Amino acid sequence: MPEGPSILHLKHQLQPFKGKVVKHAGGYGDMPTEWLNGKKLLDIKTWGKHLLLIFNNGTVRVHLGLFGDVLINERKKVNRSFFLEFATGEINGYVVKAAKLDKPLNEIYDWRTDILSPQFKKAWIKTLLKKQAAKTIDDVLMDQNIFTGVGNKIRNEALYRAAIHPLSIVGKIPPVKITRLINEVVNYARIFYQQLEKDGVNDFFEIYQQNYAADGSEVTMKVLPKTKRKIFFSEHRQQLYV
DNA sequence: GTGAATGTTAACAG
DNA sequence: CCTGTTAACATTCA
Repeated sequence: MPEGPSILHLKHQLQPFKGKVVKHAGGYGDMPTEWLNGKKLLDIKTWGKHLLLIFNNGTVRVHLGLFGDVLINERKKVNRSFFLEFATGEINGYVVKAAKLDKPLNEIYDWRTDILSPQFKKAWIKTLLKKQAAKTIDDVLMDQNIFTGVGNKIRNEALYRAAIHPLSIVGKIPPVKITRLINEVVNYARIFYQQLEKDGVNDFFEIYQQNYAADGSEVTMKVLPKTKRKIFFSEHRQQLYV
């Protein structure tokens, strides 16, 4: 379920619980949950793929990983890894990882890198990219401290739309194309989010898991050696900078 | 039954 | 100690 837009969508769906008091918190996860009982959910924020549930005595960071799911007022047969039950309604996390954060959020998170935050700052990303000149762009796009919220779908779609080959070396890509890439990342993340809000699904791909790209060119699929993740690209359209 | 999938991190090897 | 690779995750879908 999770890439940045999915988490933002989840935050939107959880709005009815804002200001409500937790009757009972629990789950089989490592995090203790007693400190949540009787507490009011003050606010809900996101930082990329992190869902942040804010209370006056701490914040719960929920991460969905690859298999995680959060259901609202619904349950599955399997046990919940983390849940919050309210007087009316409940939030049920399956295979999610919850952790308690005690420090002020501004000391932990920098929203300038969050591709879906109003505080997202293109110029700051360009500054960060200078230190990544020797790496390949596909790796850097998945770095959550630089492109916070980008997942494999957004990575593939943004590279295709910006016409950059995924194995290009960051330092060799012309600045104009880097700018275009950052724009496409944000642009596709918004498409992703709007589709979720409208239909509840995200299936609008120009290249990801396609045989032919939107422009009709043939798609090449490659499994990355380190991460074992799949990248999809068009040799015809995407320029390789090495 | 099998394989693959939107992710991260602990554990391990070298 | 640093760096890279693997396994694991109370899953789910085709």
